[in-house]
Amino acid sequence: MGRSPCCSKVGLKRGAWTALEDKILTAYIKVHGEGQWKNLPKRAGLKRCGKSCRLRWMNYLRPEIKRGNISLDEEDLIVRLHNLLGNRWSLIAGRLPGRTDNEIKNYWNTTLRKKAVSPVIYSIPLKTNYTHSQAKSRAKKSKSTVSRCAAKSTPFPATVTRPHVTRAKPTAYGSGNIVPSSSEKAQAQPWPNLELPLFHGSHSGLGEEFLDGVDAFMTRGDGTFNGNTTELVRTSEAMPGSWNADYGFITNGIDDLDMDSLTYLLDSEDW
DNA sequence: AACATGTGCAACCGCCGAGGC
DNA sequence: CGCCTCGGCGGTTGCACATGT
Repeated sequence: MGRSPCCSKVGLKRGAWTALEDKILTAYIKVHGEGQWKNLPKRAGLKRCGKSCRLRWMNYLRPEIKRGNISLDEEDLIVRLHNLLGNRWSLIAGRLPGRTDNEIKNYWNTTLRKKAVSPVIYSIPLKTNYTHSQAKSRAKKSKSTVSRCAAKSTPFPATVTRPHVTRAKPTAYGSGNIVPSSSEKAQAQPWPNLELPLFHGSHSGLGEEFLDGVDAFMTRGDGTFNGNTTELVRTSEAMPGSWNADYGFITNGIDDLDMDSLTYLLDSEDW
């Protein structure tokens, strides 16, 4: 799909797999096991390239693959892991039994990424004062734009700061000690200790956004702070490591966590 | 009913690292 | 050490279906 054939193997079939091809591939692997992907198509009698066979098996035919919707627990774990690992789908999939990297990647790109970037979108500086309803309308339009970007993988608009985690690819994993620095401990606090405005009045949900003409704010926590008063938090300050049920995990990246510490963290019971 | 737009996902591509020679 | 092959990975695409107008 999309691009020209990678290996110019004329005569090999491409596109969607048929039930018969699935049956042949499954039967072959049951007898001979995985591996030797290059030779597999020839031996199994499939007119496919080895890569295609491997992909089909890994992402669809393996018996241990779990079918059905991603549960809330799984979604929570994906978001947490993505916050730590970035787009390391295979590593993330490794923590979710029965889920494939492709499935998680698709789920992120179609469902979670929209949530993850939403607060940042609302932080676009405004030149005009907006009423609450105007603000919501504006936010809705922004969401629509990003939705399309996420679905089609087109570049984000220049005004959007995309959450980004850059990390060198590890070659091996070991165990180690994770000792949070004071800054990491501070990051671990759900809400940073900032001078923030308070919102007086009613609002419809947590994470609801307000725009005051300079900054964008979200309602903090569960929206029941101090009776009718709700603390607001600047969305532009991106509260690292905090979870918001409407928008997902809010991150500005945790680049100073090394892979050993990360491995230890992921292997601990806390996850 | 017809068309436009949005969404989900399977499958493809190119790149990269490991390992063999 | 350099080259080559293979497997694995993440990014990207197009199709099919759902939803909206």
